[in-house]
Amino acid sequence: MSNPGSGGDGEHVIFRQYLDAVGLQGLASAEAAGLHTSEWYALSLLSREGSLTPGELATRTGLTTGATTRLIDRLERAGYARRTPDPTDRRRVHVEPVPDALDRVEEVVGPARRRLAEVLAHYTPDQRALIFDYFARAAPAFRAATEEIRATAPPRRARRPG
Amino acid sequence: MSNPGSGGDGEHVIFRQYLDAVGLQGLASAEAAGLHTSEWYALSLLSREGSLTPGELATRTGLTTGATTRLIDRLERAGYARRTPDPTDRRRVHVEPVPDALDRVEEVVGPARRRLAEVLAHYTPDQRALIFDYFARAAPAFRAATEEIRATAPPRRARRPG
DNA sequence: AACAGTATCTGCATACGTGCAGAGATTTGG
DNA sequence: CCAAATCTCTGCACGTATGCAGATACTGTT
Repeated sequence: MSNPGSGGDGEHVIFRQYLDAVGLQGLASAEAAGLHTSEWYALSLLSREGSLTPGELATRTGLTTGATTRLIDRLERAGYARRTPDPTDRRRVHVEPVPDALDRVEEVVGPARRRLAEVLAHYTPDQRALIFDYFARAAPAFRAATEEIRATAPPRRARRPG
Repeated sequence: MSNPGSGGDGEHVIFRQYLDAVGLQGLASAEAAGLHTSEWYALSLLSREGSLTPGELATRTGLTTGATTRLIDRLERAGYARRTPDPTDRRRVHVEPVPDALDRVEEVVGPARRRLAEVLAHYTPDQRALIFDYFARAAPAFRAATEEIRATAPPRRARRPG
């Protein structure tokens, strides 16, 4: 069932191993940055959006507002994000990533970037361009897949009624 | 410092977003599979190695043997792995992934695979071949980067002297 | 047979992430 | 000006992941 084309079985494995490798690299990066996965995910959202309110962050991460408050606390304490008041609505708060922190994250990703640069060095400029074209197309595809997965399996862990 | 070539700044961003997207997809998959990151990482090791002893798993994950025992317990309870006795040395145990479980994991990765297939459909066979060549080369590179990161930043979290 | 070495597992303690329910502050609408 | 709605934050409780140290079981050697 999860074995689609009978022909490209090698591709199947290659793709899986590649996905694993990239994912694990991300985990290691998060860990090296001293962040847990929720925090890593939230920080990634923040860097792409620029700024979000705790409420928005809560809905985007699927956490409750309470848990999100704590998450922002940790992010803030670790120096990765900061709260800024909304000038018009004083109930609201904006959470934005601290630029230096993004640099730190970037630094953690450095090894991956360097290793990949070595790999890309084997290719011609045209080939490299194609691969980057793939990157640009694949990123939204993976984000869509993420949405799909999250939508399919709402429970965040083996459900325990309580 | 973390800004290497001054030329390919767009590539810089593209790569970063791509990495983020793939990584987050992996996180969502793990979560959908009901696994935490350590478990996901361990299971990935097990599927690549086929079988490992708790001790080996401990050194590979960087956890203590005690924590590894619990991790295997959870993995076993969730039906992703099983312990089998070593026939010659009865102190030892082998931990191997349950085939069905790997199918389940594969199923979780399904959305990503499908979305990516759509992306790849835009390319010619030659181009696809190139991209898969990239996959095959990049996976070990990312694994090496992971090792490098883990080696650089041993503490698993903001260290608190215990 | 005794002993040292090895592999795994078990209390115990701790920290942490999360949900839930409610409180506090603020805006919006009558 | 009062009431309802909105947004965020704060106890409280719970499960759990992890480390540490010791217990247990087994192997190999002398």
